[in-house]
Amino acid sequence: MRDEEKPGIRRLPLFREMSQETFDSLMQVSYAQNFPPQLDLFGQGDRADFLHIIVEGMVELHADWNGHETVMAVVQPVSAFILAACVRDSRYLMSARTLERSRIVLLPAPILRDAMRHDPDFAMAAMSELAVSYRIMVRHAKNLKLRNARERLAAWILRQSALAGGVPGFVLPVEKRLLASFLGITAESLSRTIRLLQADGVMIDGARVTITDMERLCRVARLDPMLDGSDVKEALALMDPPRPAPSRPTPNPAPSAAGQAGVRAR
Amino acid sequence: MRDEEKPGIRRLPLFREMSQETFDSLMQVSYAQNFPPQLDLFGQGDRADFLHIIVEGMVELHADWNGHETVMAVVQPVSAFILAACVRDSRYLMSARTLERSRIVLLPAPILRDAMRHDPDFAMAAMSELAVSYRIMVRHAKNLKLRNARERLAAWILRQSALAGGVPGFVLPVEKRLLASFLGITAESLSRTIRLLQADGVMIDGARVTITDMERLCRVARLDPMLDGSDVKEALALMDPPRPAPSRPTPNPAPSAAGQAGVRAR
DNA sequence: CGGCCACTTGAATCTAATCAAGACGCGTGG
DNA sequence: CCACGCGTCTTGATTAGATTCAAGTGGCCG
Repeated sequence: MRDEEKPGIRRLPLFREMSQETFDSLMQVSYAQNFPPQLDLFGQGDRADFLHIIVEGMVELHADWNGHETVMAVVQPVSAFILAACVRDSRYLMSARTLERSRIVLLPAPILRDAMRHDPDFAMAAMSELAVSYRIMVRHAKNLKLRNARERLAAWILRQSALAGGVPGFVLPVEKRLLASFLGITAESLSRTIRLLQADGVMIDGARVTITDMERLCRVARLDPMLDGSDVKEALALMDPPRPAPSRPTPNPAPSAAGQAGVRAR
Repeated sequence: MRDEEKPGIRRLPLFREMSQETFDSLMQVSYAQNFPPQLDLFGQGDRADFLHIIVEGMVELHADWNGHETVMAVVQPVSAFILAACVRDSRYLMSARTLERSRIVLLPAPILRDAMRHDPDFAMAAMSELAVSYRIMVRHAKNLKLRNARERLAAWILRQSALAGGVPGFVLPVEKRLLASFLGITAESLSRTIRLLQADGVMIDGARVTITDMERLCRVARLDPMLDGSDVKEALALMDPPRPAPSRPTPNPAPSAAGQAGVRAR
């Protein structure tokens, strides 16, 4: 693997706190590989042989059952994924597929586990990382169970906007069918839901999304720090006062998080 | 707290591998408390001040949004819960309520984190625990997105049966409305879904569940190790040959796991 | 230019939610 | 001991939300 991609990896919370020694030894035994788009990296049920670190491109994590598949996450550089399966020396619960040409660093799982046993700081970092992953998945499940499709889409748009730095406009980072699957609906439903949302302060033309009425959209999404992450609310709060909302919104790709399912009245 | 409840805690994977010294010091600063049924232990959004360990009783973890609530998990003795929030020194993403009179050991989060920093084995155990929790939540989300209500209920029943030791009969460990919420449907829907399932090899009378045709029920649930856990399939496999299925099934309470949501054809 | 694929739209269908009412069980208090 | 009241559970009728199936559009690439 190239030396110039190591600093990016080193900067990840997972690798930031460990000793330089351990880090170097891990990089020594890792190797990077380039993959073409639409390639299956691994399938759910495979033994977790490698921790994956994406340094370029984009990867989809999806789950399959009974001939159906659903997108669970989209991962973008630089980040590690499928850590839990490696830690548990178990099988992947999700399958991975490249969405673009991607460059991925592969770190053998046994060596990873060994490093954790020998470097307490690394173990702590992995623990923290897994806690974050767990909480992301809890939020995903909450989103699915508590919000309907329209609310999930609204929340997702607001989150994207926040991740893009609080701009009211951005371009979809992924295909709509993929977004639909992530949100837990069909592509057709997403199409219709988008139309519905036009009445609620957002304009979508092709892959271009523009929030025209933030307040209205927020009223639909009902953002909640315990569901959407506190960062979203904060970024959005920052965005109203200082940004007079440029008439021509700037493009801004980014990945990430919403879903739908059953509720229970109080 | 009582001395006789310490061994049970010590036996948990989270506490099993740590030094006796650390364990003792943790128990020293922890205290047990008894709570009546239906009591709110904490609410989502509260600061995570304590790791909770349930020693007796039963606790429900639920999420709230916009006046609705949904059950995310039911925890039974002996197990620790809400570890991720403590590790991250963050806020609870879920609220907790006792379902029965419960006895709970409270371990101050700062001390927990400190112990992890000083005892690498403990950090490793926590990491492993969080990896497991993460994977449980991934399965919950997959279940919600890939299966419909009928399939989720069928899978849940099979899992309960497996947890109960592979018996074809057991009694519901929780109220139906709670189960419904966990499965991501309304109480009314669960009632109807139960009726539907009677045609698929399961008889439900009040809280008594009896599987009359395992094979048929499995065909509905389409069990999959990457969705239901490998233990379920194994327990069920063990159950067919050696157990001629007693004509009068034995009661057998137990907790746990299924859900519903969107799909995407392959 | 042709074909493929993502996306959209429409119509019909289905699953599950909602609203409303009644049955049943359980515990409390008269 | 029984009656009452509450909450769970069930059932029915209706509605709402989302899927399915089918067809058509448009963009991109060979």
